[in-house]
Order: sequence, then C-alpha cells, then structure tokens
Amino acid sequence: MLNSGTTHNAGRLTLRSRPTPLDSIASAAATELLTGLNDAQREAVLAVDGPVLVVAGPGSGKTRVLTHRIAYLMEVLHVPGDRILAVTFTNKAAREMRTRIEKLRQGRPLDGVVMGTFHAFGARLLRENPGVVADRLGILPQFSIYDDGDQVETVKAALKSVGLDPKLYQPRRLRARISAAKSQLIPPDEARNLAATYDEEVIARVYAEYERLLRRANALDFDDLLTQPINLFEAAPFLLERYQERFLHILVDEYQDTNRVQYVLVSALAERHRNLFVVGDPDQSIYGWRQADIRNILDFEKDYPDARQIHLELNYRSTARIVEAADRVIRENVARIDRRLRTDNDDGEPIVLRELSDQSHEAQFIADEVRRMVELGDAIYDDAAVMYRTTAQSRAIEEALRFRGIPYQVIGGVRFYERKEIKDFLATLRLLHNPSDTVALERVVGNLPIGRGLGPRALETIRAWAAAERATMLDGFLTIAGAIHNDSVPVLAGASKSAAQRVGSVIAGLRELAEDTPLTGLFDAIVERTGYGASLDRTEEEDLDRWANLLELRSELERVGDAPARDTIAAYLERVALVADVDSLELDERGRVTLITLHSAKGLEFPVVFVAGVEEGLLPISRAVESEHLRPEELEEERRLFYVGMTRAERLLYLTYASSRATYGRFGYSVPSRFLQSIPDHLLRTLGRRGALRPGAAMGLRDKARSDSAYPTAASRGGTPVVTATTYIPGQKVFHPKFGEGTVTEITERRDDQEVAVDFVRHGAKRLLASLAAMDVIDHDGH
DNA sequence: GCGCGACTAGGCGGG
DNA sequence: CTAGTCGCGC
Repeated sequence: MLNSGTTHNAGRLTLRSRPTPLDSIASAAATELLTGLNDAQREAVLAVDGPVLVVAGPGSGKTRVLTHRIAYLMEVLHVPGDRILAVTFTNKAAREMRTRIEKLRQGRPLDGVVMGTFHAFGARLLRENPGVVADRLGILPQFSIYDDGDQVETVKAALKSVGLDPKLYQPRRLRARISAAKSQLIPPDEARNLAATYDEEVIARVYAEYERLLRRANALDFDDLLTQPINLFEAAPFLLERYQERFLHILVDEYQDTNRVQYVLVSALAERHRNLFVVGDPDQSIYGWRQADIRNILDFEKDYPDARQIHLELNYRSTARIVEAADRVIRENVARIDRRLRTDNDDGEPIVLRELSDQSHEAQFIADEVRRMVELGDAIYDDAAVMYRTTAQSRAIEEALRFRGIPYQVIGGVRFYERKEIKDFLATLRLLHNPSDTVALERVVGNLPIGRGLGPRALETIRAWAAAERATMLDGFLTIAGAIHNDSVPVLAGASKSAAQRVGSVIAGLRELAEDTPLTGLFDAIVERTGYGASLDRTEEEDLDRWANLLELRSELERVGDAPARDTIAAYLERVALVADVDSLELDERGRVTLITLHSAKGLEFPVVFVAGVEEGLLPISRAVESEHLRPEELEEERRLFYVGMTRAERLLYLTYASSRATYGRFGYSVPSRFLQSIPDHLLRTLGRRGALRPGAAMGLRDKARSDSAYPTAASRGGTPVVTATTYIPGQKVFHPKFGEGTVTEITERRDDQEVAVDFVRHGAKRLLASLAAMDVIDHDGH
C-alpha cells in the first residue's frame, strides 16, 4: 500500500533528497519558487529524480505544483525547455500553465517546452516525422483528422462495404465499440479472435474495414493520434530512442483520466530517464466511458515500485462546509484510496439545497439568486457558474437568464466546429488539402449547391471507378472535368455528368487558388464558387445564424495570417480538429455567468456554483441505475462527477433539483439524488418550495417544517430510496391519517404544488393538495 | 434526384 | 425534443 509514513514526513525529505545545485548556488530563484508552498507541495516540486505520483485532491494546488516544478527544473536545474514534456487534459490547461510558468520566470517565454494534450502531442509526433510515417505507416503528411461525425460516416461506409445494412447496426454504437478497442490497443485481428458473440464478430469485421477505409482516405481518428505514434515507435525504434533520450522530464496532469494507449505512450517515453511525474485524483476520474482506466493511477506503484507518492489533501479553494460535504459524498465510494480532504478555511455559508417543481422553476430560482447576489454586491456575474449533467439542461437556464437580462456564456452544447455550415466549409478545406478524404468529398457533394444533381448512384459510380483505377474519388471528378488526364473516365450521363464537371472544375480552381491566396481569400472563393453563399437566404433567421457563424470563422482565418493557404491550412485544420469546448472558456472578467457541463468543469473553480438537476435519473444518470445493467462502477463514476461539481465551488454552493421534469417532450416525476443523502444536515440549508428563506434557516438549521416532505431527514436515511410527499406517482399506495389506505390515481401540477387524486379503500376518490395532505407512502406490505 | 411531411428511436459525457 | 430516415409526389 501507500508509503505514506515516509513520503508525508517533511523531516525525512531533507535526508532523502540528494544534494542539488540548490545547495551550492543558493539561488534566489529557487527560494522564490519554493516560498508559499506547503510541505507536500514543496516535496513534489523538489522530487526531481525518478517516478513520482502526486495524488492531489480538488483545490489542493496541483497546478501550482506543476508550474513551480517546471519553473524549478528550468531556472534552478537548468533543464533546457525542449527536454520537458508536459501533457494536460485540455489546450486551455496547457495555455494557462504556460502563462503561469512564464510569470514565475519573470515573463521569460517558455521556449521549447512541449506542452499540450495527448492528442496534440500525438499529432505532433506524426508531423515531425513525415518520412518515416509515410514509409512505415503509410500515412501521408496531409492526413485529415476525423471527428466523431466523420467516424460515424466511415463506419456506415464500412458496414455497406462488408455487405451489412447501416440501419440495422447502429453506426454510433459501433463507432464507440471500435474506439474502445483502439484505445485499448486491440487491433482488428485480435478483436476478431476475442469475439465471443455474433455481435462482437460483426464489430470486429466492421472495425477491420473501418481501418482500411481510414487508411485509404489518409485519415486518422482521435484514437489514431495516440495509437499511430505507438505504431511508429514499434516500426522505428530509433525514433523512440531519440524521444526517450530527449525527454528528461515528463509530467502528466489529470492522470486519473488517461486510458491504456496514453499509458503505454507515456511509459514508453519515460523508460530511459524514468522522471515521470504524474498528478491526478482517482476521486475525480470521470471519463471511464472514454476508456479512461482508473487503474493507471491506482496501480502506479505496481508499475513503478520505486515511485514516490505524495498526497496533497489540504484544500485551499472551498469553505470548510463545502469541503466536508464533498468529502462525505465521495467517501461512500468503494473503489478508492481511503483518504480525507481537509481545509483550514472558514466554515462559510451552508450549502443551499432547493427543491423546485420543474426545470423552469429551477432555472428561475438560479437566475433570481444570481441576480440577487449581484444586486447586493456580493458577487459579479463572472463569479457564478451553473453546472449540469446533460447539455440539454442548459436551455431552461439560458432562457431564465435571458429573460432577466443576465449575460452568460455556454460551454459545450453544439460545438462550434460541429455546426453544419462550419463542417461543410471545413470539409471543402480538408478536401483541398487531402484529396483522399472521402468523407469530406461526400460532404461537399452532398451538402453544397455545386453537388446538386449528384446522388448516391453517381457517387457509387465514381467510387467504383476510383477503386478500379486505384485513384481517389476526387480524381474521378477532376478527370470528368478535364482538369487532369486519365485513360479511363468515370461514366456519367446527362445532369450528373455536368454536375460532376462543375464539382471537378471548382475544386481544381480552388486548389490552384490555395497556392498563392491566404485562407481568407480562399474562404471567399469557396463561399462564392460552391454556391454556398448564394444559397443562404438572408431573411431566414436560421440562415442568418449560419452566415454569422461563417463570418466568425472567417475572422478566425484572418488571424492565421497572409501566407498562402497552402502553407497555413494544415496547422489550421489540425488546431480546429483538436480544440475542446472548454478551450473557448473565458474567465477574464467579461461580466458573464458560465453555463457548463460537470465534465467540462473539471479543473475549474468559481466563487459561486449551482449544480442543477441533482436528481435520480440525471445525477446519477438513468443509464447507470437501470436495473437491467446496474453497474456499480458507473454509479461510482456518477458520484465522482457530483463530487467534481461540488468541489468547483469556493464560497457558495447551491444544489437544486426539480420534482418533475420534461425530458424529450415527456413529462416525468423525479426523486432527489441518492447522493444528497451523504450530506449531513448541519451543512445544509434546505429551502422550501416557496422561495423565501424561512425563519430558522438563516441560522443554518434545516427547515424542519419541510423535513418530512421535501427531503429525507437524517433519521430516514438508511440507503433505501427516500420517498417524499412531493414525489407522488400514480399507482403508489398511500396512507392518510383520516381516510386510511388508498392508491394514487392521478397527479395534476398546480403552481408550486401538486393536486393528488387518491382512491381510498374506505372513503372513495378524493383530491388533495400534496403540501397539505400529510400522507405517507407505503409499500405493498403495508408499512 | 429533390424536397417535403410523417414517423421513430435515442435518451450522457468529449479530445 | 430532435436528428435521422422513410415514403411520397414531382
């Protein structure tokens, strides 16, 4: 187990540490880099020899440790920047770290340090070695990066190609299964050998074809950005040795969310110098669905028996109440290292727990609270963030904020680069850059006006021609247009022939243009010549939106510069492919409330946090609780997600849930999340439905008047689901003190209340108000 | 081959 | 609810 006895002991640290240049030069820089750090943080910064695992609780200063450590390596130990590799979870985290380190270095730029996401690093490795990548892996330097949608298209093509009906095999599910296999480094043939069911056999077959199609399109999916570097190193060990030698220090942030491939990549690179420094928190592992393997962090010591383990448990971020509540919540998980999150901070305000009748009341409550605290001068809009489990929840909240004129920014949702018009445009760029990119070609032909008249049949003809000629589909179009010469020409007639000519000549013209025109000029030509600009109706709101998005993209292209598109397009497309939602998050005071998913919120902090929809079915999400596939590990991940949300809050934490919620047009009743049961009463202020604080609540006491209905009391806890008066559902057996036993037949929503129709055994049908009728829900045994 | 309305199935998270 | 598909008339 943990070697905490030695690693925690600061006194031993000095004994264990080898003499470093620190001793001899008594560097002022060193002193400065170490002041303000606590013992554990300092230990983490100074432990520069050998593998180190830092288990860092939320708000415990892990970014501080990472930045100070890198600055220390460079300033004090004079490690050249280009010998340091730092992997972060998002581009934004990398940018932030860069800025903070530069600040620590008195503004000197961070030259050479390789800092970015795993995927960006993978792409970089492939781009840095174009010759070997082409020769050994058959991937040409202008490769496209396929996103989720492109992958699904490729899966559909693969299904067709192996003679299966894409409608019967759920391309999205297959995509996920293939991705899961790839991120566990299982190649198609092995997947086939492992296949135990017909379903798995199908997956393996489609997987093999999918891979073939990707290679033919000279395209890489996200998983390839990690697996192909590994293939590269296997095919060319001298390259691996070169990188192993180069990276004297490797640092990995959010290690709990790495998957198998990432683990293999990092382990391989760290093999030579073994200065692998990983930081993570198993309790914040929330990407299991993306094959993140929590074992990477839990088994670190097994992989590196000489690893030093350092625990950062002191939280500097949140009030004591928030820290304690979060700690109580997470302690219920079984699969975890037993430890305790602590803080020296003040108690702060109680956590506000609030039940609302539906999602729009929930949204209004949140918006009103935000407005109130801003009006009182307690906060500015930037201080507040609203977090939720699903992106769909943002809509109601946006509406309520908009109605009150409160500015906000939404992170996530439909990502900018995944909007149709943006994807159409980018597909054109991609096609110009990588002529083999079939998904891009089909998108251009299928969605842009120049493709009118070309349907599945014409495309199939060209596809067959390309296969026979060992050429690209684009070559087919170019041949028909006479832009290039081939002995054989795809046979199309009439309207489709002229349409194909049009496509071929437009693409040929744009390709030529890209040679000497900057991206902005190319943008204008694309919009013009593909007919896209003209097809937008500038009076339709939706089309205006599209046009506005395209113009936003154009202004982004302006920032790329005036060099010919040919020279800038690759880097631009790569950047676009690898941005994350949170990368766009602006935390400098822009006067806006932030709306964000719990997943995206990892690593962030806000003075005021609202976690909305703390309900069964949403948090934990229903898939994790449905009895057919009750997955304890998924449930624990949901709990971690809630923990992540709670620990984003510095001063004020609100937890809200709605007793009824319309999901996908259907109306349903909900029960407060089981996770709430872990939070002790004394940390909470439970508000009644009618909004205003009740007497007594101000003293931080639970509102006893509600304790029998709105929310479980301490006494009622025992792990069993809590049924309350506000969560009646038809068919429920109830007991009324006067009317006796009955069955709920109907629920009618009233303002802030419910009207419950009950069929009583002795007294017949009655209609009662939920808030007034002191009924108990009983199970079938009559308890 | 296109464009329209009707229908249904999924239903979460994201580099 | 909403994206994707189906079936129809043009």
